[in-house]
Amino acid sequence: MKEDRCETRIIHIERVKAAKKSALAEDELDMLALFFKTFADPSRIRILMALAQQEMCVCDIAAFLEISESAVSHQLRYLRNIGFVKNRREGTVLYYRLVDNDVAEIIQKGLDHLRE
Amino acid sequence: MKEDRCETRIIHIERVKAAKKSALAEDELDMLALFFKTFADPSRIRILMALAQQEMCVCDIAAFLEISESAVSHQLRYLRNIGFVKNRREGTVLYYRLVDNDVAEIIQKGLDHLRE
DNA sequence: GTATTATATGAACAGATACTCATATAGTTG
DNA sequence: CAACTATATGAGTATCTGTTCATATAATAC
Repeated sequence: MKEDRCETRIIHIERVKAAKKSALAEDELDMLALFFKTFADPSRIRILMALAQQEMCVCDIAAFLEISESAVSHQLRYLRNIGFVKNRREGTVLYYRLVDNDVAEIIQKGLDHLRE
Repeated sequence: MKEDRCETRIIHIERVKAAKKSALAEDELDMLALFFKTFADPSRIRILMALAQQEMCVCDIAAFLEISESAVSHQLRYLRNIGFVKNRREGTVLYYRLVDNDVAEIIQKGLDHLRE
């Protein structure tokens, strides 16, 4: 019952150790990747930027993005799950809004990077 | 030769117009999504964070991540293409380093968000 | 030249992703 | 209650992604 040996060559052991020492824990790393994955899709960026300015209902967003309301709803579920948006019901209409202040800031940082 | 009509209901036309008015151009939006996609993978985050601290060769990184050198090389090509890393040759060894100052800052912003 | 070392690259493949479609649910109107 | 409106959700699917594997390339040593 031997452990699998890592056959990778290592030229600079001290660098590998240094990198491992300051590396993130796996769960935090995965959460971080998940966090950025939210911004890795044009539709989600557009939804987030729109909601950063104003509250919108699902069919408003669908009209804005020119995609189906179902697709919007799926994305909004994603954004709800990760805690970026919340909704408020008024009759049958659900109004979505941004609830995370960091979101707009992160998007802006990305934009600044592209434009500089 | 009629254009496809968008059949989506619109409850608040003025909000849709406002969103469209301040929306990003499609090419900039796609570049932005691509930019964030870089951080949407745990392996790439780990490579970028390691290179933010020190120069490393391919097999150092492979040993650190415990994945194949080929996988590392593919990711490094990705990071080279997007302009986040550069390399320097010393004999047969290629040393990679971070060349984009915003990268570490963006990752830190994401981390701050998770930890707050 | 050949052999070796370090890395790069294309193909293939499993898993993830973002959409569409059909259906379900929550609230309103009569 | 039934009919309607707005949204949610599960299944199915085409595309994308990150890896492995096999092979190619670049520099070194002989």
